[in-house]
Amino acid sequence: MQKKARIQQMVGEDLLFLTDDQLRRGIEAMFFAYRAFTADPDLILADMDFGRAHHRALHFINRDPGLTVTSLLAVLGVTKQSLNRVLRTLIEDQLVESRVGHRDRRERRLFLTDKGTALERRLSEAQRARMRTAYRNAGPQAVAGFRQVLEAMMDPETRAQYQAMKELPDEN
Amino acid sequence: MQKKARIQQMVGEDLLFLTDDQLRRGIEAMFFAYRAFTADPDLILADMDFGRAHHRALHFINRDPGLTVTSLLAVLGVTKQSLNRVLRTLIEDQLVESRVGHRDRRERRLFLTDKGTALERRLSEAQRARMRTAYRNAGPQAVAGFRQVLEAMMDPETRAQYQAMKELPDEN
DNA sequence: CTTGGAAAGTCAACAACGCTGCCCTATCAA
DNA sequence: TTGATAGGGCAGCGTTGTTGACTTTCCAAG
Repeated sequence: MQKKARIQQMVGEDLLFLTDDQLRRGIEAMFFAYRAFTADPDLILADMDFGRAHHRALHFINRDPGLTVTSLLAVLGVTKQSLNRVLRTLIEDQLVESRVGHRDRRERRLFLTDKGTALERRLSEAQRARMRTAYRNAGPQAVAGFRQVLEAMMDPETRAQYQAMKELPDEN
Repeated sequence: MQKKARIQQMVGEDLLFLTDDQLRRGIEAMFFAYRAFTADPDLILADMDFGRAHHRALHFINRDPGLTVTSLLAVLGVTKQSLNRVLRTLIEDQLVESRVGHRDRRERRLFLTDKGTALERRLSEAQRARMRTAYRNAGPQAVAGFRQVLEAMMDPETRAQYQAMKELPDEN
């Protein structure tokens, strides 16, 4: 019913938003916005010996403490080795703690240390600040549309995963 | 007036969309969507000896044929060396042609060859297809919001540049 | 109880693509 | 003529992807 209304509206109003030129504008908007989106944390990370990948790892360990390397791998969508290098330095620098799983001793459960939590906060606060401003300037309706389009752009598996993450699952 | 109405609406309705949790959702949505957004062209490029940087160069040369190396540098936001490596291989493989400027013979004007145009089309069509589907599923209103938020997220200089690009300028 | 496969994680080597620093040529404009 | 600008090259480095081979651990079939 919502969808029907939407289609009606589309047909009634205009389909101009689907022209190649409009799509190109969207593509460029993604490029420019993403660059800005990563710029703030990148700036902070540049001082330490970390990069964007470290930030991503911290983010997802923070959002779901105790997750295994494999789960993190799946979320990030990179290979084991890429993650491993990042994870090793994070552990060496005592931002992340890796504990052997009780049930399955092959698993390593990942947790942020206090130091790790502090850095994660600092990084994501920079990112959130930018997003907060953008959200505020655009308004709730725009934000809803923003999220809708981003979701529609994801790969189906990723989208399912993303939607499942809504309630902060404890995947023990 | 539009802005005033928007604020009214925000105050009247809810500010929930600005909670840290909502912002985190937005951050994750950006991450997942951008990954999908670049996945299709990346797949095509992997076969050739090109990467994402080549795609970006092709895109902006295509949208504004005859632009100089310096302009391209500014748009892409990378250093000369980074771009140069990419540009050299593109020229070697005859996807891009570099002509000496008439007015200022120091400048190199960049053009796509037929081969370059073909590849650019193939790459961006993959990207456009994904975006077209996302747009269609989300509807025109969502798309408007999407663009609004992305624009608000850009750095001010980038945003100015992006908005100026609207009418495909011939910056001769 | 052993044994073989699968899963979790680690290490080594390579490629793409950012970066800095320094140097060079050609050209333009004052 | 001289200083600034456009473009390019080389050397070298860091991050973060990749594949391939290896260990440790678990579990299930015989």
